[in-house]
Amino acid sequence: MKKGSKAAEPDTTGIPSDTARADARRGDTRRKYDPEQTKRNILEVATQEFSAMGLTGARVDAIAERTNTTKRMLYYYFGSKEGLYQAVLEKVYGDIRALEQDLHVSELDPVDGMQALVEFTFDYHDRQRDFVRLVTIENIHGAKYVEQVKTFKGRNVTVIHTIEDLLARGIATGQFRSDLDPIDLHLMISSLCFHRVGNRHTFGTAFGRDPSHPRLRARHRAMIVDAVLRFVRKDD
Amino acid sequence: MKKGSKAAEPDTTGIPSDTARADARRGDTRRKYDPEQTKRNILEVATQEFSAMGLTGARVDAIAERTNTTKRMLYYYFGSKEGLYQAVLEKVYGDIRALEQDLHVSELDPVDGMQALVEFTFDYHDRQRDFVRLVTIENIHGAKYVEQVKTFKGRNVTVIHTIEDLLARGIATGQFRSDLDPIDLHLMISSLCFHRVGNRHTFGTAFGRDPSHPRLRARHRAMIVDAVLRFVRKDD
Amino acid sequence: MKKGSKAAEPDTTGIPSDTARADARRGDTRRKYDPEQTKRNILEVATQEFSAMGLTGARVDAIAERTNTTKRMLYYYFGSKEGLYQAVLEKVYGDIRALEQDLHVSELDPVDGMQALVEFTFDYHDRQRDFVRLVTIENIHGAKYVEQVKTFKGRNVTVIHTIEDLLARGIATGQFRSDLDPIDLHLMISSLCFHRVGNRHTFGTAFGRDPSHPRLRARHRAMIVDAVLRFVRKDD
Amino acid sequence: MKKGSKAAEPDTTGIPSDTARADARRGDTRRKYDPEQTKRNILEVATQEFSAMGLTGARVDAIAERTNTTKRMLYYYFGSKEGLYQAVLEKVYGDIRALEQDLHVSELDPVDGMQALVEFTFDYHDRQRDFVRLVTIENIHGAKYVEQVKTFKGRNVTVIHTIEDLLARGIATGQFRSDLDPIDLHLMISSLCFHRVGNRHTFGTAFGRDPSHPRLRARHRAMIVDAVLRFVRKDD
DNA sequence: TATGAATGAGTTTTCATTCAT
DNA sequence: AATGAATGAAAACTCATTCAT
Repeated sequence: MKKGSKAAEPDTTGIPSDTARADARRGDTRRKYDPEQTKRNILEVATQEFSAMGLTGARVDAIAERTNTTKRMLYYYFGSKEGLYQAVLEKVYGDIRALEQDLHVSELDPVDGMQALVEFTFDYHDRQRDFVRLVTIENIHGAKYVEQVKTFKGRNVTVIHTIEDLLARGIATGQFRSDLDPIDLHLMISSLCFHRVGNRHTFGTAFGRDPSHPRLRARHRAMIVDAVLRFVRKDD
Repeated sequence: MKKGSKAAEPDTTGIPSDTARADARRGDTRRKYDPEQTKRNILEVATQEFSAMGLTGARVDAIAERTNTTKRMLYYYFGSKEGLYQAVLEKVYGDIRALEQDLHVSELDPVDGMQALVEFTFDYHDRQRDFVRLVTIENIHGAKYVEQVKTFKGRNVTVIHTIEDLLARGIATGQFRSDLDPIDLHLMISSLCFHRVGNRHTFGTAFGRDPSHPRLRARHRAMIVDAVLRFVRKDD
Repeated sequence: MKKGSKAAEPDTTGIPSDTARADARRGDTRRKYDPEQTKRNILEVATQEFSAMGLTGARVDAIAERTNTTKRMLYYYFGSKEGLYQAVLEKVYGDIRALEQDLHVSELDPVDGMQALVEFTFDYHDRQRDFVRLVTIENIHGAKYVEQVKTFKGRNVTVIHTIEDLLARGIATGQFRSDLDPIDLHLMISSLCFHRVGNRHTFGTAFGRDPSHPRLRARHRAMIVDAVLRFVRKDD
Repeated sequence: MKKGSKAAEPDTTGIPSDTARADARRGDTRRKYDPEQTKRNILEVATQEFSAMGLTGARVDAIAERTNTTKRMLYYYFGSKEGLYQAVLEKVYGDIRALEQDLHVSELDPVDGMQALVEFTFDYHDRQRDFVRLVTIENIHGAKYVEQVKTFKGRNVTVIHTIEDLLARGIATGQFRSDLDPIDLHLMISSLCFHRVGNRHTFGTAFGRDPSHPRLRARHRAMIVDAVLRFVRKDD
């Protein structure tokens, strides 16, 4: 919410934003209409609202209010509340998969690669709470909105390829067991990284311990890496 | 209302109430004036609706319609939509913890006990999707409703005690490593059992594989037991 | 409200109530059914609720809750919410007129009698806020409920007779002017005594001075007596 | 909402707004999009309903029906039933105080000024029954809504200033007694003017005489002026 | 491209009253 | 005489969306 309202008054900081600079280049101090910026602004606010309140809990009015524009524009660009929600999903899912490709674990030793993958997954979930929440929300709705996000399925294959590659190389070197399914392993890693973020509130009130607390963060990270490596390693 | 919710619990005692006995005598299962049955009926329907639609998505009218009573009774007994939602949470959280106590893992060998605990946790989540969904929904609302459920915090301690006991005995016999935190371990087990149920829809559409499919079920169960045991076992 | 709940548990004081004593006389420690007491109890609570909330603002449930009985009894004895309201009016109007007759101003010198009447009127309104509020409420409803209170009209004639008598005697002695209408004079006295009680809340917030404050009470009393006497006195 | 209520006031300036001018040009009095008119219309209808039925007795639907708009707009502009009620209070209290300032009693001889003030007060209450009823209603609610009307307290000081001025000048000329408190005097004048309007129904049924009848009106007006002047005049 | 006003259908909640025991 | 459960009709309020400017 604060983030949202901050975004609405960047001109008070004195620091010219990207778009402001672009404006300046073209010679006008304040562009009146900037569709891209407007859309981006709406999406940002919507991401927060949807991830905070859920699809049904989110209020179109609430989103519009924290936006630089009006409600009408929201419909102009995204057609409907659901359309906006889908746009948010699209953006958010795009981000994580894009990052995963930058990992280059294929250049690492299998064990190190596996560790890097787990740590990346951990860090991503730990930081991108909006993503975690939105996935959660999607599941409440039976994933029927991501299904319509065209780019969704393709993107997920890459992780599996990464894991397949790691497993194959680890088996070859005798470091990893050979009876593992890559998708199952991905599920395992996801589980460990996701749950502590997604359900941190109930966990926190149940055990008086917030799993997202910085002190626990490091311990959990190490624990999860440890658990996964123990799981994939070949017994000797 | 307090009187109401208290009165709602005696059915768990197994001792039939006076009215229940009177019913039995007459042989009719559906009496017109049966507050306990009315409440139970409302709670059941509400559990389904809330877990299917979320707190904001659920419709009081929809719940009432599928009930033997009218919408009015829902307010009569539970005060408000939120009150009903909380009653559902209370019931659902009560169920799992009650079952956990029936496990009697303290009578088993540490490794067997740990396996039994993991298998129980797995099975419970696998079967009680409503529970999983409701926890998810609670987390979207920052757990603010479960916080108000008085019995909630106390109930959760028991799992931790069970794990503490298992760990202590396993350490004593040299089977388990001694550097584990029981709450962290509980989090790990929960993660593995929860995620595959709670996020099965996005997982399903992402990888074309429904993790709740019976064939995968057994494999996941074994995998999770395996992973946890590898994690807690002492290296030699 | 406090008064109400206190009335509901008089047995905790240890001081036997009138009815309890009556019970004792008859030899049973606690009478189970006492229709008169029940009715009285309901009326008392209803008087408070109606005077505090108005006819439309009052809640039958709220009244029933603060009663020793249940809502059903309220309908049993008074038929409806309106019936109960009327019963309250009847009781409350009966009280003031009964008291007025005890004044015996006819035995006093006209000026002293007038002063006594004004002081009595002042004191009554000052103390019986419930009465004042109920009159106010009745006027919002166009007095349509008092109209149905049979004893209502007759009761009011007595005040006018009292004033007529005072005026006549005062005129005879040359103390009072002869051009006054008794009903108008009654209206004037009522106005001065009623307004400061009935509208004390708006008056209080408007001028930061609560006209029902004890310190102001005496001043207002003297002022009103003064004003009335100056008004009725014959100029010389 | 703030923007809305601010925008609602410029019509008192007498300067026609742009849209009003545009209207005039086209010659149509009822435009489809005219927020000011919409708000004014709602307020007018609401004033009647609230004053006739009280806050709890008033029906939002009933107000909406007699409006040119729908119920929704009522919430759009005033937020809630209570919000609308408060807006009504604000308007109605504003009116009387505004008029009082137009009296210019400071230019009159103290006795004439006092008479003018009393007559004004009398006439206002006699005509503005809605105002009287609403004040009555507010007092049933302990003035808690008027308390929240920001402009309320400030407005009331002006009457007191007027009275202070009159008293000071009257004392200086030797026409008025010097022992009077201006707020008490205001209370007295209000009492006399308010009661006969506010409680005319019970008074009417009690004494078979409607104090608001035109024939009584003049007599009461003279009587009250007389009473007040006798009260403030210095004895000689 | 942008805006603020407007809307209808729906959603939660309340309330006086009655029924079965 | 007394009770707590039950009820239907109505009331307040909300929400995604569209219209006029």
